[in-house]
Amino acid sequence: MNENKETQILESLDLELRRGTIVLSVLSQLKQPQYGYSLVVLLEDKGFKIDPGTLYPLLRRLEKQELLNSHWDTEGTKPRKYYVLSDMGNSIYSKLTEQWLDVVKKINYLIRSEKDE
Amino acid sequence: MNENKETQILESLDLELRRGTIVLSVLSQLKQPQYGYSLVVLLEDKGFKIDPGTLYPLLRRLEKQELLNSHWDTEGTKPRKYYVLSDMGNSIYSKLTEQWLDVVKKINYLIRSEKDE
DNA sequence: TATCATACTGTACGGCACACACTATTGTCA
DNA sequence: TGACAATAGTGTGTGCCGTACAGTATGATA
Repeated sequence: MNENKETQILESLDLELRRGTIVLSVLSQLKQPQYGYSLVVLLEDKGFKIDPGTLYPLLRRLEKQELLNSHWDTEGTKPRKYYVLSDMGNSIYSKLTEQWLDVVKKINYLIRSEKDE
Repeated sequence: MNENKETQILESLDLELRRGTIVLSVLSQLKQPQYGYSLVVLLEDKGFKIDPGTLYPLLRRLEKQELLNSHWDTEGTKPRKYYVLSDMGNSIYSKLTEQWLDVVKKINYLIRSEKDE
């Protein structure tokens, strides 16, 4: 009973932890064009499960913010919408990466300094 | 103009990035009892600005979830509410730390693997 | 004693972003 | 043909943070 509660809290905290990193992980895979479904598979392969219902709206938002360009490929059997980093997307991605590394450094410091005592 | 837009997007992404880490950073400082204001100062010293209006509700939420215990100190000049990790809080904190390290590892892998090509 | 700054805690509200649970379409293969 | 995979999309609910504001007590100052 208490176990369940703890597990549940942990899950939601873990969710929160991954939340902010979603954009970063998506951007990191879009130097090469990808379509939604391929991204889901690709990220899952690398350890990131992302719900399609989360990813699709995200891609559209990022396109609207002009971090991504997109085009439809109607050649193949099925129409696919490919997304790729725009110039601004590239710029933001590299800056966001720096911020990420900064956050990691600081958190690790907090975690470690508490362990040293 | 475009600079502003990019800056603005970066800021909100950065915000999102730190969001999930707030709980972790707060928990990491609560092996020793702290009151709200001292936490704000402590975290700021270590590079984490956190708005009091963010922290106070957070502390109460964590207490309600029983990750923290609290008591009022009415001895001093002003009443202060001290918070400290509960047993469950301790347990969750250490598990959350592991999850954090896992996320870091995966993200770093994503970032790095894209750079290697 | 009136007033002002500062330490300290608290509440209300808005907005954003994700998860989840759907719908819809097309192709494929049994 | 019927079921399932691939692919894209939408709508709703919920949680959480930031911003802004309110409130109290203390000590200083004049």
